[in-house]
Amino acid sequence: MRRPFHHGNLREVLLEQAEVMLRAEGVDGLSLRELARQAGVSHGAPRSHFIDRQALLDALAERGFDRLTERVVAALRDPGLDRERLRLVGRAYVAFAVENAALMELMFASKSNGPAGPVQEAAGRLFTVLDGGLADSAGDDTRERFKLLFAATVQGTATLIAAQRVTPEQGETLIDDAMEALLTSALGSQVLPGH
Amino acid sequence: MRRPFHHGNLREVLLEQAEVMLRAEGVDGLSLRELARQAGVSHGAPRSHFIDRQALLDALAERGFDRLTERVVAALRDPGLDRERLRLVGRAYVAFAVENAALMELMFASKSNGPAGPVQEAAGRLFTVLDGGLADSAGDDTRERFKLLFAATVQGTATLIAAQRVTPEQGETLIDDAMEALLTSALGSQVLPGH
DNA sequence: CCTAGAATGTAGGCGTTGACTATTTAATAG
DNA sequence: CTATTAAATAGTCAACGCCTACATTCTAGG
Repeated sequence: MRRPFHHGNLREVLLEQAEVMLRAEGVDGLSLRELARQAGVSHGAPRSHFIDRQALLDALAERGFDRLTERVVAALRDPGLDRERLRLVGRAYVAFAVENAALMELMFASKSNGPAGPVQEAAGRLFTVLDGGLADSAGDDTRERFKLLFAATVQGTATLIAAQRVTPEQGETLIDDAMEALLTSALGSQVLPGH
Repeated sequence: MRRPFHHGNLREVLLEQAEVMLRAEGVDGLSLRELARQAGVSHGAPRSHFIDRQALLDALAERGFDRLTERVVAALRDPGLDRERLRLVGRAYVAFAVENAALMELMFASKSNGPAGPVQEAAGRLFTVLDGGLADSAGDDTRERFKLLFAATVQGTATLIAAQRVTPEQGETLIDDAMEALLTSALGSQVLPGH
């Protein structure tokens, strides 16, 4: 049984290996040729699935957004009060960011393909989920601003932890403080009633 | 007058050219050899000043923190009320981040040299300034938590703008909302009295 | 079934890069 | 003036991304 000429699902294998390598070596350590080596194919093979290195990175970022969205959705399913759910979502977001620091860098790198494209769409889906899950009252403007404020806070917390300005333990306190501040603010009291 | 063998201040020239290139091409477009070319020296010359590419990037990050610190200090000098100063600092921070998106990526990249080192020290100076400037009352714990919360919020806002999830105009509103939420929170009322 | 064409993978080459080393040149201290 | 050190040169090397020509496999339409 010789190795089939066609790999079969090279694209998936490459993406998974790339995530492993990304975690181990960071973005810089992610080489197409090494990836091909690990998959047991020739160095040109990845080109059939990713036109260039950036295309691979974009695909990784897209998957990252999808996985983060899943985590957020799971947190939103919690049966607790709105107040508690908000905290859970915040923690889930930050936890994902801590576990996938290099991936998050990719996801929020400004050069992920232009204003449109799959990456931005995946990011959009994340924000849509956050939007729908966090606020079912209040006007659109208030809701939009609350959503952005939430996103900024959790994203900033994640960045501070990744940059080692904050330990993961401090991060827990930080995210709790942040959610508290969010709820106590005027925007919070309009969007999430009952605190 | 032949060109002197010794450049004289090659290190400074390289750093300044690197910032230009960083702004124009992003981190990936920053090549040591191209830098040497632009400075009119041989391709090995930069090695006398930066042992490898990462050392150059670290130096850039360090300077970035210093410049950001300057901007924050300037904002802190505003004679207005604490409430207004907080907003100014937040806006200054975000404005710097927007104007120097690629540099900010460098500054907060997790692989900027380990737990110690010049980059972390420069980052520490920034946080020290924020700490001293934003709160002269309240206990150390509360102050520390308020400081982190502030940093996370502005940093997250900056990231969202850089990732084009938020337009610069939305960013203005966002930072105002954020500062308001910060002040309204329990931490805020302990740290910054009088609102 | 079988054949044309599209996908997929191979093989090799090209130019660029970061890193390393030996060597030359300039600046400086004694 | 000379010995030492710092700074820059020039050349080499392996690795990489990208490109092209070609081989193999898969897939539909007739």
